[in-house]
Amino acid sequence: MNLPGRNINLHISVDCVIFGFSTNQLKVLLIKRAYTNTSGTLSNDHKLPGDFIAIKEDLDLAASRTLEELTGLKDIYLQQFAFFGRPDRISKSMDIAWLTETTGHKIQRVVTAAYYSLINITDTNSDFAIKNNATWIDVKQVPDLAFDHATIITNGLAHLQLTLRNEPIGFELLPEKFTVRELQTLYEVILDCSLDNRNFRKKILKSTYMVQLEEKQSGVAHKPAYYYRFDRNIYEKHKKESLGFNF
Amino acid sequence: MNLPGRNINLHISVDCVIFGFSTNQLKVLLIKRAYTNTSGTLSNDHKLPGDFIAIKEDLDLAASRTLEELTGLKDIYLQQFAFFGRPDRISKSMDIAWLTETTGHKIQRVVTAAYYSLINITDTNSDFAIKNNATWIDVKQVPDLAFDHATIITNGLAHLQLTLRNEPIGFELLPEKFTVRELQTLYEVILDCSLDNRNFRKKILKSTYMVQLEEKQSGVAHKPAYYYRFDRNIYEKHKKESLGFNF
DNA sequence: TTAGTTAGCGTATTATTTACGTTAACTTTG
DNA sequence: CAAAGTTAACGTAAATAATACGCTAACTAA
Repeated sequence: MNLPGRNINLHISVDCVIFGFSTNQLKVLLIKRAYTNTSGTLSNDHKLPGDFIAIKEDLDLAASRTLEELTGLKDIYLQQFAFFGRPDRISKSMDIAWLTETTGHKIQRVVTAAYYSLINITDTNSDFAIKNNATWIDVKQVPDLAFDHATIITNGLAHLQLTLRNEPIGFELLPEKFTVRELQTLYEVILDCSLDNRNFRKKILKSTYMVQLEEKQSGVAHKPAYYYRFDRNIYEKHKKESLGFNF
Repeated sequence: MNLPGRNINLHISVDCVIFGFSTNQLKVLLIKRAYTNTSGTLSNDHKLPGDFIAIKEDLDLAASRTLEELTGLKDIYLQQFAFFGRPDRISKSMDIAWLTETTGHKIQRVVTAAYYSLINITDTNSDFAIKNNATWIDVKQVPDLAFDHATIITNGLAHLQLTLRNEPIGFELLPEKFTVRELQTLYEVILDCSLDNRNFRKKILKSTYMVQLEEKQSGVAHKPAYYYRFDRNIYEKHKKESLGFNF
């Protein structure tokens, strides 16, 4: 057992990759941070919403807390997907400056637990985010970010893609009622491919958890589509793993 | 930014769930630990091979180091699969006693990165393990373990099952040359199900990375089977993800 | 009224999965 | 040394799922 000379400078944090979907784009929630750069002027850039964990705080709860503090959202699909702990992830001068300014301590190393979550962007949570200096940014156009947060987003996206292929999680990103086309577009944007609308419809409607509503679209310049909702209870009941293995 | 009153008692460790396969059983490598229990006598139980990370040490490298220190094995398929950081994971009296005895410090909280790896149990690494107070134990019969290590194993096994369904990783657990039947048994044991031998053979032999050797079994009381080997290069070349999504 | 657009249903083809029959090649046993 | 027992290895048929398209319906805008 090799207990290193441990000191006050090792910290643990959580970072949340919060995906949202609007105007046919997959977006991540980023918050603006300010730091004093080497020439003494105030600069800005972006980072993932995250925070150090409290000394007795559970990691999952810390992630939920951060999410709630930044978006006001509670009880959201939120999952740990990786840890990032390279010793050199704190090395850029602006990151060191920002850590010192905000914590008042010289921080040498932070290991972070990355969580991802999917939320339906609504006016309410969007307003809340804006108040907290947060913005929704298209994942295809993320600017330079603090620390290794760009890598974390890339990993989170890969994780999202993988999960979307195997589980019906796309619904989390859509409003309560949605059309089949909206769902398909979401798949196409996240998976970055195009899908045949007839086959997509066939496949998705075969699943029992897609419940057709009586309401149709209105005011559209084409045949109006029925709205659907996702029935979580039906899904949970029918969720049994297939025994096939593919490789 | 909420930097908690951080103190010397927060630590990060790595724990390795090392799977092996022999005598038709899936096994985990556990090491014996000794601690002084509340009545003052010396007791024993088991824990996963793991260690605190060094102050500047990368997590992945710490896992590799631990694995090598305990088994002598290098360059092994080794993957982070989850983090365990519940504040109450250090609460049992024997765990507290053992931590104090081995580190000389009062440790309050340890967040651990769990890695899993698959190795082919050979006489060489088995001897090495035994020297280091380690033993291979059938995953179906793991005794009471230190901390939350039982949970970590359960999670690691679930991860192994999931991966085995999607990628040809079973080979990692077998010797260089093996028969189709041996591979099938491995799948059956890990996935805890029975598979049709004719269909299994068909499916597995369709893949180009299964290379048939000239050598056959000998001394068996039935038609001798051909040996095969796994060609990693061929696999890497043909590895391209399918575009289908299933849910 | 017509043109443009997406919704929604259907069909044919191909691939994959599942279920199961049968012969081949070895050792052990009587 | 023949018969019995065992697993290997190949094959076939049916069911299921994936893929590639064709076509009509129902709305708005012009």
